[in-house]
Amino acid sequence: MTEPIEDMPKAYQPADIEAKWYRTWEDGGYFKPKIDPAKKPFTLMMPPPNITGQLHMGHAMYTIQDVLTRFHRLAGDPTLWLPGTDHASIATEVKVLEALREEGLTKENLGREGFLKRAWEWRDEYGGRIVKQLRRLGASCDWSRERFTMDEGLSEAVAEVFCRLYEKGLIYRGDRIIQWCPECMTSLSDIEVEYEEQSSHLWHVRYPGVEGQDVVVATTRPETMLGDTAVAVNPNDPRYADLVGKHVRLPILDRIIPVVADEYVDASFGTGAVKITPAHDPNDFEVAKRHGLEILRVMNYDGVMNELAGPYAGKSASETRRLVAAELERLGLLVKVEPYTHNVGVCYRCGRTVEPITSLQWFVTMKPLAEPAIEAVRSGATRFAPERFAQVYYNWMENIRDWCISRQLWWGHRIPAYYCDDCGTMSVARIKPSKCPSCGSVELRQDEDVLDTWFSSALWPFSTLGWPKDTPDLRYFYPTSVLVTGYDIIFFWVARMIFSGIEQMGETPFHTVMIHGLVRDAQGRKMSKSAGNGIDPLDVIERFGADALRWALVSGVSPGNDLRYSNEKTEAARNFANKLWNAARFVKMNLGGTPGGIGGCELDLADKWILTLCQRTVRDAERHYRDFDLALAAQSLYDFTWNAFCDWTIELSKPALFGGDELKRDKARAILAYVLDILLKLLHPIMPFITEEIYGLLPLPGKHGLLIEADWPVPDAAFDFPGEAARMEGVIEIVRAVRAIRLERGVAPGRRARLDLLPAAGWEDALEEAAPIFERLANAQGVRILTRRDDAPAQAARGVTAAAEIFIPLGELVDIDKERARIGKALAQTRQEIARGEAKLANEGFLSKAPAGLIEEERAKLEQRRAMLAALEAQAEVAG
RNA sequence: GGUCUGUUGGCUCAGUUGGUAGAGCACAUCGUUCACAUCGAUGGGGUCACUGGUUCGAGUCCAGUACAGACCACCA
Repeated sequence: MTEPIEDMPKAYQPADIEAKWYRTWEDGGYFKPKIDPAKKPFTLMMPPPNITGQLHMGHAMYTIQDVLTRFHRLAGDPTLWLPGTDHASIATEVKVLEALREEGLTKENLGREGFLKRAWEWRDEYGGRIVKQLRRLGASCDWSRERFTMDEGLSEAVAEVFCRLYEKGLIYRGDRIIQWCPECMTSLSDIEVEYEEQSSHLWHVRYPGVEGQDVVVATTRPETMLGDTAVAVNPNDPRYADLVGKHVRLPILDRIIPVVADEYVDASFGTGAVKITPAHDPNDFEVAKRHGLEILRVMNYDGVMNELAGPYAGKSASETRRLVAAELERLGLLVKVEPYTHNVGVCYRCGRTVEPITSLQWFVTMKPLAEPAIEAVRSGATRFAPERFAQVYYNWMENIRDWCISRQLWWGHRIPAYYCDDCGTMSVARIKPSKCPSCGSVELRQDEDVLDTWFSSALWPFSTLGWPKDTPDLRYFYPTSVLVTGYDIIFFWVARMIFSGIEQMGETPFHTVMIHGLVRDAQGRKMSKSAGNGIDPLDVIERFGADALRWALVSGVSPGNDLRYSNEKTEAARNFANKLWNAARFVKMNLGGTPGGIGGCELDLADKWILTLCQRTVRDAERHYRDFDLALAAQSLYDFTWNAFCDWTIELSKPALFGGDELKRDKARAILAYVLDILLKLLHPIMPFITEEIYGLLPLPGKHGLLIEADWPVPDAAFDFPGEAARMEGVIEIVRAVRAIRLERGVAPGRRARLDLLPAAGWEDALEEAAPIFERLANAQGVRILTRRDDAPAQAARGVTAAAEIFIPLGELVDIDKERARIGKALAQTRQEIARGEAKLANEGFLSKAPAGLIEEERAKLEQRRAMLAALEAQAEVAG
């Protein structure tokens, strides 16, 4: 304890160093890739968080992206992780409206211009919040390339894509049935509707026949019968065979409507007859198209019935439902009402029940875009990790329907379509035409609607790189390497990026889609603000440090599976960080200056062991990082750090460091420095702050910082000694056995007991060499390596390992009964193992079909067990 | 209705091409000079949900069953 250690406190204090290092890295420009045409870049696009967002545990999963980014940067790839934010059309508009409401303002008061001004102000104030918070997590993205989906360039990309698709005939405007949110007053795409189970009723209503019999239909929505334009039955249903082509009378409105036959009707459900309301039900709409039925929309977009609803005009849908049911009852046409549970679609933003309704909207024709996108995954051009998510993707893509892209909102990319009020011509153009291409009128009116927010996100992998301009970034970084995201947005985003990338760039946007699970709370519930079970990552970082949180999120998780988060996990990770910190502190304290290399040192068993494990860990960590198995990388590093380096190597280095032998001391220093150096590099992708800090504190030659040097370790065959490593394992086993015996015997921990070892065949040299290890770690004194069993002390506690028989002459402490019991237990276990081995080796099938190496291993093990058995039997005899 | 996932020690979860089950936390006993009590040593604890199959050998592959969860579809 002669070295000053004022720069390393006893406990790791993350708060002090995280901000410092982040600033150093960012200011130094180390997150910016150096474009090198000779090298293949590694590119990741950050899923842009909504500007409405605050950092939550879901975003904390961006750690995965940072781990990949940092690994590849260290491995020498020009690495770009491009960050940005999403304007989140509907979500933001809702938030801004809320703010306005508090001031007593509405959209209508402000007008479009005024509203957009407010929205931009809102964005300027809150839009940067989340990206600042990402810095706290350590996200090493290239902020100089940060993008926002409504940036000028990205907006240009949106208009370009819209026009291209329109010109190809893949975007059209049509009056079709869509999902409508009466709260947000906008259309939604199919996937923006969520379904929740609601208990309701099934009303059975009699429609009197005109030329023939009456028909009873069942409905969950009596109010929509006002818009009925037919009744449908299954063509093969004998009950209604006579009725097809005839008519029934729609109650209340007394409209005569036809009975049609359509395969869509399931004869076994309800009465087998379905009322057809084309304007308010997607299936009915399809039926109407097939049969050329009239489409009557009886509800307005605010959820209020219109004049086509006759006496109910002006009333709300729910009120109308009650009134219609009551009227039917009065007319004696309500056959029965039964309780019924069914799924009701709700808006994914506001939760209000959505109305399927016909409306004039813009759509993308999906089939031609989906086909090559399916092929891209099928061919392996883009692969999913884990692969099972490809199935989810296929499922959706193969059953895809046209995408409703127009929204009746103001915040977003306005649809680049222009209408001439003079001649009625519509033109679609990248920039507003100065006059109508048809009649020359200068009175052009742009479409009022904006695009689905996901339309612009779909272009993210190339719009962020400058497209439609041909930029060096675009040429170098596209297609990207990996997209990392949660399984919840495969449809919203991943699928749309794939077909957009293929359509616009001619190439799939990423080689790999790495899908991760969702962060849940300790009980497995989804974390959410409303449920009050959310944990703020910033609080966690405050308490345990960013590295600990990062570690907790990537370790102990299998790819694609949800993760139950609890602070206990982060606490364990914090403890690991502290362990690393103190190991480094020990090394620093004892290095005494710049250490030498290990090249010229005389290495002993323990040295060769840790060096061998070190090479193995380098190989494993690299492999796991490359395979996206971050949890396995973490596990491997944890074991090596704690159970090998700290528990054994550091302990074993103490005699050399504190002893008088300079050669031994220098060697110990060299080894500690070598291993720690590699360890820091391997750990850096997951724990960037602490590793960088420690690295900076160590007096290593020629170092400038982990991030700067990007010096990823490669396995060194010169320090790989599998034979010696195995010997050391045998030694460790003996140490453990001695400790166990001592504890069991109640030997005072401070007491140094004598230790005699009778080596198993072939272990003599190793044990001779390991004598100091036993003294140090098994608290032994005067270790003797025996050559004959006869030399063993009669009065001793005994044990047997694969490498040796153990004798601890304890004199008065030897308890014959305990001795007998323990030997008996060991005997039984060894006999069992021998029996198992013998059975295996007697099995013809095993001998003829198992790999030769395995058989050899089994034989050797059996040999070893037999030797142990002999030793145990001899001990049992002594013990009586 | 369809697809997918999970079911491994008290809890949370790992388990890489099939070769006699692991970690963290918790628990028990012991331990305070010499990096770390955010620590050390040692130990107890699992018929790997169930049934059948393939195999010399199955937690691992196949089929089915049960339970839990997710997603898609939405028959009014």
